[in-house]
Amino acid sequence: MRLYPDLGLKVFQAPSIGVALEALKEGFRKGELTIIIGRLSVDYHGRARSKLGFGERVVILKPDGALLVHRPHGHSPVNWQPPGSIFDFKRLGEKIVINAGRSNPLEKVTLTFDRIDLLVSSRLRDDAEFSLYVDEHDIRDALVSEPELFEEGFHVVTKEKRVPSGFVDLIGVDREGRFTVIEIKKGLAGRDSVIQLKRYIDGLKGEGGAAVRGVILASGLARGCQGLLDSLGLEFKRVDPRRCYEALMKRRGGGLQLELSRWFISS
Amino acid sequence: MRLYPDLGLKVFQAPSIGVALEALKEGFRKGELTIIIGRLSVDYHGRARSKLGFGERVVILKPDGALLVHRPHGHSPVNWQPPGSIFDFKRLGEKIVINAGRSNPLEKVTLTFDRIDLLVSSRLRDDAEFSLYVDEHDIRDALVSEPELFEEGFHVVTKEKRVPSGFVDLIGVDREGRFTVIEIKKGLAGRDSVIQLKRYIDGLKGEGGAAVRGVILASGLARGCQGLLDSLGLEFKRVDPRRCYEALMKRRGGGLQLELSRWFISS
DNA sequence: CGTGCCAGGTGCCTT
DNA sequence: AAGGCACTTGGCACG
Repeated sequence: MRLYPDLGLKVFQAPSIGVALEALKEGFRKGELTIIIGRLSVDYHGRARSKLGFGERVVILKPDGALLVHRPHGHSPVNWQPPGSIFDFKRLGEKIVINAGRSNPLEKVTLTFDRIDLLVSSRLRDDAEFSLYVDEHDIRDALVSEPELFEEGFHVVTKEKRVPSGFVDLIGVDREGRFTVIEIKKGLAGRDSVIQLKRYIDGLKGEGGAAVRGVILASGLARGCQGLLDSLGLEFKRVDPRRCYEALMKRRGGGLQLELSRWFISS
Repeated sequence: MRLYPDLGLKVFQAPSIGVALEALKEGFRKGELTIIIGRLSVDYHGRARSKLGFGERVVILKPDGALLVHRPHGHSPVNWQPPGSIFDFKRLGEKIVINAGRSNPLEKVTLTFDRIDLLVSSRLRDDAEFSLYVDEHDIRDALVSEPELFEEGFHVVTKEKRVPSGFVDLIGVDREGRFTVIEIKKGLAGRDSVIQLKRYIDGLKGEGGAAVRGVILASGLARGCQGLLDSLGLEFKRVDPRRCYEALMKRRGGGLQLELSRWFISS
C-alpha cells in the first residue's frame, strides 16, 4: 500500500464558493472525476420532471459528462445525467449551481448547493476489461458449441436469426428432423417470453410452411405460464447454468471456484 | 455557505491499511456513508459472474448496505450490491478486501484494494421528499380529472383495474356508450403495448360479452405497429403531455416554467 | 413475500 | 439515428 498521497488528487474541505467553482471548472477541463459531498437541492426537467429539496448527498461528476446524485440510501441515484452531458458551473448569490444538460433528448439537471463539505477531484486511470459470464448470450454460445446440452441429436442451424417480428435466439433441427425455435432466458421465463416465442414461430410458419417446434429454454418457468405454453403448443426446457458455464470454460479456458456458500457461512 | 468543516466528516488521505480498516468498520458501525478512491479489482459471484482487473475507481458504501463501484466513465456502476447487503472488511497481506454479500439471491461482490488514495466517511442527513411528475401515472390522473382530454363525452369508470391478464390503465364509456379500454404509454407505444391491450380486451370480453373498444394513448405509435393495430381492431390516439401537465398543475397548484431551451441557447 | 409491470429505464448491437 | 432486446435490470404496488 502506497503511503504518499496521489499528487493528482485534490481535496478541498468546506471550500469557499470561489475555490469550489474554480476547482470544478479546472477538474472538468483536465478530464478529472469530481466528487462533492454537501447539502443541495435537485431539479430535473426533460423526459419527466422531478424535484428534490435540500439534503446532504454525494454528487459525482465524471469526465465523460456523466452526473450522479446519490442520497445516503438506496442503490440507484436519485437524479443523474448520462455521459455526454454539458456541465455548467456558476455562482448564484451564496449558492453554487451546477447544470448538466443534453439536447437529445432535451433534458437538464440542476443542482443547487447551499453548502459544500468536501470536494475531491482526481484523474482516474482504469483500463481493465470487464467480463461478465453466463448471461443469455453465453447460454446461447454454450449451446452452439455443445448442442447436446439442449437435447441428444440436436443440431444448430442459425443463431440470432432476424425474423419479421424480431430476433430468434437459436434455430436448429431436432433428432426427428423438426425445425426447432429456441427462446433463451437467463432467469425465469415469463408470459412475455412465451408470447415472444409464439410471434417468432408464427412468423416462420408464414415463411416456411412446415410445422415448427417452439421451446423456451430458461432456468425456470414463471408460475401460471404452463397453461399458456400448453395452449400454444410450445415446450419448456430447463437449462443448467453450471453445465453451460463448464462448456464455455472448456472453450475459453480459465476457471472460477464457487466459494460463495463458504463465505456466507463464515459470515 | 458554511466556512467550517462538518465535524462529522472524516477524511483520510492515503491511509495505512490499519487506519483504513478501522475507519471502514467504525464508519459502518456509526451509520455513515463511506467513499473510497483507490486502485482495486472486483469479483462478483451470484446471479451471474463477473471479473474486473485492477484500476482506479470510486467506491461508495451506504449505511443501508448498498455498495457501488464506479469507473471513471459511464452512467451506471460496473459492480454493485443492493441495500441490505452484509459488509465484511479485512486485511489480506498488503491488500484490503471488502466483501458485500446477501443471501436472497445468494450473491457476493469482492473488492480488493492494493491502494487507497482517499477514504471519506460521513453521516448524511437527507429527509427531503422526492417527487416526479408527468409519468404514465400522471397522464392517467390527468385523464381522470379531465376526461375530455381524451375525448368529448368520455367518462372514466375505473383506473388501474385488475384483469386476469394484468392491469388496465383506464376503463371508461365513450359518448356512444361503448366500453372503452385505454392503454397509456408515456412515450412511443410499441408492438408490445398493442399486444398487451389486446390481451386486456380479450380478458374483458370473456367477462362481459359486449363489444369493447380498445385505444392506445401515447405520444406516438412505433413504426410498423399501425398494421397490427388495424388488424386487431384497435385505435391509437395521441396524448398531449403539455395539456396533461396543465391539468395536473390545475389540480395540484404550483407551476414550473419551461426555461430549458433558454439554457441550451446560452450554453 | 412472490408476481407483474413500468422506467427520465440503461446498455449493446444491428440495420 | 432508430429499432429490438436483455439486464446481477431496479422499483413499486398489489395479491
